[in-house]
Amino acid sequence: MAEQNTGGESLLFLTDENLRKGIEAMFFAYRGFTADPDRILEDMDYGRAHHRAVHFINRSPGTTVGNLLTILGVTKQSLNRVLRTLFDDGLVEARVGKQDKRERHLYLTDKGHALERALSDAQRARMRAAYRAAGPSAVQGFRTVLEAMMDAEQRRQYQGLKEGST
Amino acid sequence: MAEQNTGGESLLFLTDENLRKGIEAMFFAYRGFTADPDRILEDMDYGRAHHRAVHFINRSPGTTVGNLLTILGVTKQSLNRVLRTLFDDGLVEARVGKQDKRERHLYLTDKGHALERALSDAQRARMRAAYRAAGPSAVQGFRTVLEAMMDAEQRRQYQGLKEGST
DNA sequence: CTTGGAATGTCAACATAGCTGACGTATCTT
DNA sequence: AAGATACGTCAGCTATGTTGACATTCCAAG
Repeated sequence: MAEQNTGGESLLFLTDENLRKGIEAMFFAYRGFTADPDRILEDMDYGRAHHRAVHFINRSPGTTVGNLLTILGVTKQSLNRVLRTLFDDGLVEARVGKQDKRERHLYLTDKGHALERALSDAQRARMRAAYRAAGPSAVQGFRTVLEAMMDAEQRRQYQGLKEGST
Repeated sequence: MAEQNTGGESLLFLTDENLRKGIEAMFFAYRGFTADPDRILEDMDYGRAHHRAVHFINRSPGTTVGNLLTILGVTKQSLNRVLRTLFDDGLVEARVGKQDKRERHLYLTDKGHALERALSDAQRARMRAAYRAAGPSAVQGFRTVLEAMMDAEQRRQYQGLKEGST
């Protein structure tokens, strides 16, 4: 899929200095990337963990706690604390599985959808501005490099959903 | 996959779905980005905060506590806790400023350089692999988008050093 | 049916790394 | 001499991660 160094000859873009710039770019850009949602969340005593949970429940309605655990890469105890506050505040609801009653299927309530919308609107606005400023071919490169930077396991989750719905 | 109109007229690359993919790519890639250093750090009871401090002291030897505060965007109490352990473990040393004796100029010791090297080697290896797989033009796009994603203040710090030395 | 292992989810206790607020000290500047 | 600046520290709070113990449910073997 990814183009393999089509220029071929020059490897100047692999200098340590270039790599260092890439590393710092990730650091600073990630701060910008999370800044807008963080501002919204802090007004409601939530944190990034809540954001992540809401995001992935929205992406895959009916996903189980176990699925979420795998995607988020945290312990179930840690996730549980976040989920509990989301239940208590009426943003997420859990339905016991029909086939397997051990499972809890997670759904956003209307209120949950509203928060998700607010958060992703803010984040999308920044992403859109960056995309627009950079242009389509830069965006393609951006995605290609990020994809290559993931662990294999994470890349799998990034590419296909496969689980959760249905 | 997505057909891109490099002419720039089409704004198909700005769809919500594309933006969502970009958002998730940042999330998953950042995990990969930090995974290797995290493994090294955890063996020595350090965290990402130590990594960041060591990185920027290495980048700008002689930088002051105040500069570091600005770059890292944390409170001095938080930074201080980290710096103290780095002093105690002999990785960083602070020299009182010659012109302004209130300032503490920070330098890595040999031991500090060794840790910095280990951390950045791991991180650069992953970045290099990603760069190589993606190719030079993708890398350029990657950097362009990340830069556009930063806050103005962070972009300033990313682009030029200007402070610290001299 | 019963029993026991495996999967799933919850509760309790603790660690780390952020944060705010208040204060102290040394130093520079006016 | 007085105020501003740079740095350090104490005390206490919050968010989010960890491990350990436990409850519930499913499924399969006896």
